[in-house]
Amino acid sequence: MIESMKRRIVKLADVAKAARVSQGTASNVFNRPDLVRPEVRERVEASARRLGYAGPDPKGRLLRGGKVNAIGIVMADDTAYFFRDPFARMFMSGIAEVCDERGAGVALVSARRRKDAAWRIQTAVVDGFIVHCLRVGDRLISLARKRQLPVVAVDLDGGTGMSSVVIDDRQGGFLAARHLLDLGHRKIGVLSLEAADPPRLGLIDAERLRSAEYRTGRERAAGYAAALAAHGIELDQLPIIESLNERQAATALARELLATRPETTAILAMSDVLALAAIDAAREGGLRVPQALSVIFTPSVLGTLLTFLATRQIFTGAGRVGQANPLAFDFEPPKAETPVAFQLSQRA
Amino acid sequence: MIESMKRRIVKLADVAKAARVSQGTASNVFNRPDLVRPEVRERVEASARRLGYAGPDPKGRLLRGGKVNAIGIVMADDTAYFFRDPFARMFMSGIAEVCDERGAGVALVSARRRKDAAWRIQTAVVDGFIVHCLRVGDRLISLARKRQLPVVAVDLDGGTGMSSVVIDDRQGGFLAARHLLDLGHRKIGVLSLEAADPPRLGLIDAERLRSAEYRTGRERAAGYAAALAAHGIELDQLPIIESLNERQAATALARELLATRPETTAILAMSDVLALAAIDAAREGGLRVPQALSVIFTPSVLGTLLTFLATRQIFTGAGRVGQANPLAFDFEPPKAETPVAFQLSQRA
DNA sequence: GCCCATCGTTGAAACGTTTCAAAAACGTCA
DNA sequence: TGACGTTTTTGAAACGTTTCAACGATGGGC
Repeated sequence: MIESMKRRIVKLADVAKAARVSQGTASNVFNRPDLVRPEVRERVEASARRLGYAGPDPKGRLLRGGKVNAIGIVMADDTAYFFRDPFARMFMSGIAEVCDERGAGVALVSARRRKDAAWRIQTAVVDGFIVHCLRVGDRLISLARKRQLPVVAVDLDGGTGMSSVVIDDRQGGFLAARHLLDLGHRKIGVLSLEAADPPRLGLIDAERLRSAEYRTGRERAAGYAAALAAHGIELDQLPIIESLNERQAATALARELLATRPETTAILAMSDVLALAAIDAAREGGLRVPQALSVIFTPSVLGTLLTFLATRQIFTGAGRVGQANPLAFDFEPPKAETPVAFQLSQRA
Repeated sequence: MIESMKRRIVKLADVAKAARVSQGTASNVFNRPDLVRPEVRERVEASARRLGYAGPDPKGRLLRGGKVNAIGIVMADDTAYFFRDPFARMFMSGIAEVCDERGAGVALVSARRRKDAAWRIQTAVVDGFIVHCLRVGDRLISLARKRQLPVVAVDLDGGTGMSSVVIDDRQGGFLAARHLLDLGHRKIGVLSLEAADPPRLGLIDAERLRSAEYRTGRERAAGYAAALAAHGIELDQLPIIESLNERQAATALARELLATRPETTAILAMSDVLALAAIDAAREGGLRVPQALSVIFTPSVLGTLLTFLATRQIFTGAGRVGQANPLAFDFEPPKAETPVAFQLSQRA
């Protein structure tokens, strides 16, 4: 009682000494109680209580080689976004469920401001990262990879050596096209996203899509082509319109398509925005959807997909995506499969 | 190149040695770059790059004495609950906002299953806890306190030496009563929660409430009394009904009150459930709310309060609390203050 | 009484960083 | 040149745990 003036934090070693036991034994009392003789165990526990020991400090345990038992979810937004945004919430619910199952914790990592985003990712105490990234994905991902922990990218193909969860564009395209074909459509127009860096707006030939710079375009083209082939049609026979993923611009282009090709009975759109534009254009031209014109799209981004699925808006009626896009689909529900598909790609 | 067969993880010491620099200097390169001469800094950085150094490992930094820079939020539910439940989401948004501001991270700690709840709390790598607890609060809180980290309890008074955020029952009661009095009401009935362990259902005298075993009752009584005093009325003059916090039972008691005291023009309820019961009883008896009878309540639990505030249901119209309680308030909005109040109590 | 297996316990070595007093290097001025 | 004030760099000591090979005790079988 003579010795310490300032109250030091009591550690395992103190407890061990007080109980006249080696540190190893003391450790066992807390981690593998059955390995230590009951009598000794109680002595140690008593000492711990008496000294006010807080239990093994995770910091120490951690360093020694343990796992944190938590994974970090990185999003390019403020932390409240995790709880506000419908997509984020769905996304997190799914993650949370699996984490609970496996006994892992969840740490929210906001990468809002680019500057301290780096610091946050570098110092997050986690066993691995899930990075959701549309906006500044590349940067966040490379940051996370530097940590040399497992990283999974969502909605962004991280390149070789990375695991990522992305929409399977080819399969999505295939299913969407097949759905239309099964409904009997043959005069189908394609509303495509930009194929390469200087976009070429308006009618393009299939070749540009097949050799597109952007993966989405290429893959979709392949999917469409596969479905068409089964009906003896070639992608080259369809009118393909390249457009920006923007409502106004796309509407104008869709309008043009419908005017030029009045025989068109269906539109294959590469995004929700494009589909909406097609519907706008149709309505303007007096075409009822879906009676006179069918419109279908495959989301190219997980967020869109999840939001649609969860709100069941995709095939059932009017609704809203996020806050922004008023929808007014009138599709009948597809028979068997929903024309979208995931692809979980794990790369060595 | 001759030495290592298995690829060891490169650490700061390795980088330091490779750059022919002391470990301290190497550390500075990463943490206080401006303290080290540019030439040396670059040499170290080059070595780091060459060796594939992942940057200072938080585990080490942490042990040395750092903060984790994250606080853990403990809830007695599964992790997905954080994203599903409306109250939890609001609650978390608020926390997230402040954490962002202060540069702290957020770790979700689910304490669903009592067994591994302990383990989760004991091993969570955080600087402190916010424990939300209605169900098994005491247990979780004591668990968290054992860690000897800062702990804040929400919705449960943790006793001396603990910080907690709870509804300020006295102020709430005061404001609610004053609101009714300001509207001109004088014949007011009180619908009280249980006052003590063997509840005594039905009419009780004010004294039982004043000396109630449960804090909520005592405090509310004090608040009511203070507001009444300003109008020269004593709490003893009002009929006070003690009830379980349960819709059916409370409705019966409220019905009785209205029958016995037909002159009553307003009800002071101690919870949302009691208020709903009062409204049920009034409707049954043909009294319109609020024309013939005003009903007001102060939530005794933060969750209720936040939910009401956020959904703006409290004073504006029909709606739902959680999934369970259909509401049909017709109150006019109060003039200046919302008749509820928080109390952040920080105890030494 | 001796050998072996078993069970408990010990001691010391990691784990990877930061910090800080002290030493070294450098420049300036008399 | 030497003394003195700055800037850089060093070396070693924490930080608190877990792990693991080795050691001592205990008891059973022969």
